[in-house]
Amino acid sequence: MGTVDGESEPMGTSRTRGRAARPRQGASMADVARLAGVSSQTVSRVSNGFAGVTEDTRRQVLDAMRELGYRPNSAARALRRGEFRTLGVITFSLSTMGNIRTLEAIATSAAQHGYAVTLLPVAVPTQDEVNGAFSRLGELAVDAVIVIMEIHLLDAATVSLPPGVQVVVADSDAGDRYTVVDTDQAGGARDAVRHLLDLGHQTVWHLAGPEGSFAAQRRANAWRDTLAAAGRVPPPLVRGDWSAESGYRAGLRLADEPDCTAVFTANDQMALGLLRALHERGLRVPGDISVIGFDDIPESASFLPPLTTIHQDFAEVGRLCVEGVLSKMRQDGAEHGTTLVPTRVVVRESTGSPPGR
Amino acid sequence: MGTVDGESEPMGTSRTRGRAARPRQGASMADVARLAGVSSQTVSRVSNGFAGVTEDTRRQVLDAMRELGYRPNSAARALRRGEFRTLGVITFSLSTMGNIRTLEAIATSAAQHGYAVTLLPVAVPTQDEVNGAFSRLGELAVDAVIVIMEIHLLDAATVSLPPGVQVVVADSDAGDRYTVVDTDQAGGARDAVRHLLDLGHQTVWHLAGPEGSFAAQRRANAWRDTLAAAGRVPPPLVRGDWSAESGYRAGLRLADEPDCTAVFTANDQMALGLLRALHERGLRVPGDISVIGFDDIPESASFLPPLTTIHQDFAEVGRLCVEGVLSKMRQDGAEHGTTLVPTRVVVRESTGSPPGR
DNA sequence: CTAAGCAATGTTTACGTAAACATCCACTGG
DNA sequence: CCAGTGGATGTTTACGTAAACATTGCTTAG
Repeated sequence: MGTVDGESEPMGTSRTRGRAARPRQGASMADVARLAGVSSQTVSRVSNGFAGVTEDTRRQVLDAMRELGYRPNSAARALRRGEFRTLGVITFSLSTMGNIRTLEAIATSAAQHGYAVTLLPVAVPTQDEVNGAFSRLGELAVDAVIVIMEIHLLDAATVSLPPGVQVVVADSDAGDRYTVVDTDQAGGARDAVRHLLDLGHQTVWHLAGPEGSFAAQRRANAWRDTLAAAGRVPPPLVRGDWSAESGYRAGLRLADEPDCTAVFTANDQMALGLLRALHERGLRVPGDISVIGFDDIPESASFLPPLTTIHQDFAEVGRLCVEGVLSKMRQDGAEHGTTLVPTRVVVRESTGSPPGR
Repeated sequence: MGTVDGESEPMGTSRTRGRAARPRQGASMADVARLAGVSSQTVSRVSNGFAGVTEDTRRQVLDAMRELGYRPNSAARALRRGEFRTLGVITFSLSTMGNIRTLEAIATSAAQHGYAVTLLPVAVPTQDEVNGAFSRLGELAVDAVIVIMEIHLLDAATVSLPPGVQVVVADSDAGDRYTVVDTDQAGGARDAVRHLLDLGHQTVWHLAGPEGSFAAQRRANAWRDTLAAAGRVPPPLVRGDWSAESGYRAGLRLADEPDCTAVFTANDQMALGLLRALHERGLRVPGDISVIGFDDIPESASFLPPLTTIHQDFAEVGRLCVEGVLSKMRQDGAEHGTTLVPTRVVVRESTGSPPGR
């Protein structure tokens, strides 16, 4: 019984008053208790794995549970315990690979800790929408929140969190105001630039992400700093919007720069478009121009040529977000701070020595 | 005991017992009611936008709410109402673009209907894991479930759903047992093959997805059927695993087939790898071989050459899943059935006439 | 042998909300 | 002028669980 459609009308459990909106849930603790011949408190104890219940009694209760198909009612449980065992994740459209992978890791990690994950999509990344998401938060069944978002929208947000709801921010930059977990953007960008300089390039061009993005900004800053530290002159910054299409447009432009021998693109998608543009213009990679990306999306190994790129460990970011938020829940007064997840260079075939050598 | 109401300690939000585990939530209805000088029921009425409250009273209550920062307690609400206003989404790793886009659409659409979305990741797509997810479902705070999954695992699953929890399955094939929303895989595959035949190709090779996948199976079947209907002989089937890497391997193999002039790959990622392999072997696309993909991922417009492919409307799939599950919740006895979302051919530059012509 | 101690189990109560029912009061029409 | 009507608001109660406290009965030290 209790199979697929569970619809079953005829058998009414105790409550046949018919007042409930929905063809009510199955058995309650009281029902189980009655069948097992114990008190509901004992059922509760068994249900929560408490000690202090005879093996005999426990078995009886478990049998009764099975027979009635008992499932704890999570609403009642949450009400009683004052916690939902649920984490909320606020994010923009899941259009970037990074966000998705992070989300996935969050969900997995949360599940391991016995937490569910509720998605709070923010349709449009406007201030209003973000504020709205935060205020809806209050009546949402979550114990804590992980925000995957460009922080500058958070910044201005009148973030009035319900008391006791902790927040961890991923992919951002506000260690003083929130607990932040992020990829080591600067380190990755530095490694990318160094990789190209080490190959003998005089300087490195940068195809950056959109202006509003913190990740883009940090990668661009590190690019500039690394060049400066090596005594090189940074060429003008070229901007894209993360999309392959914008990479293509940038590529057409860079193809006309005679002394451009190396490009660091702020993500792999733009590198893809860039490669296409260079190919169209008859420039060879890495023969004429070297290209290094950022992210290491699975497809990048199959680009033409396979892309050298900076690998981000999104799974680790997600995992740390969950760890962080759970630990903050345990000890309320925890300090804010930033945890950086290291990157690593993945050398494939899109980078090499400059043409002249 | 007579309602103490008036007297007793003047301040202190009723619950100063300090028994709650967590620094409890903010104000409750009772607190608001006290401050506004009304009964908690009136607060409830205001909170739920009921008619039959004087404008004066309403304002007073709203003021009190604001002052105390009142947020309805969703656990209590769910307990009382018997519904969570939450949809569960069961899915494997969010590694495929399609699943993600579908999920995103589900979240957005659910939000529009006032529902939240809870993620139930299934770590490994094994029978046990799936069963586990379904049984955990019972104690999860969801009113209905959307499953994004290859159905053959569902098939054998001893799906015992909690009573009253409706299910809609996306991307699958079991209209007789569940309500299903899916892309018109067969139609898309048919269009892909026809597109190539129309260009003059004698026949079309197929790089299929993994054996276990229903989507892969249906695309492959439609490929075979369409060829048969046109009186062509289907070449041997080549199998990949959705990854670009597997497409690359298949491409190396197909490059050796002298009479292969057209390939239909079951997704865009594999097409990417295929393109790389063909390029390596000195074959030109579409000059020597035409390639058509499936999915229309954003990057496919930037492949080398830009990929002709079959566009899937994941957003629509997600939207229909939500509509479907909500409508099933309203009228319990709804019939199962399958809703197909049409695809369309996006012609770019990877397909053309066969070499001989 | 008895009281203390303790393990197993039962009883009471509160969590915050909202449905159902009860009350109050200002009008209206006869 | 009063019963009737209906809108505004208050009171009671139950939703299912689990903490706190109460009870029972058995074991064991003195």
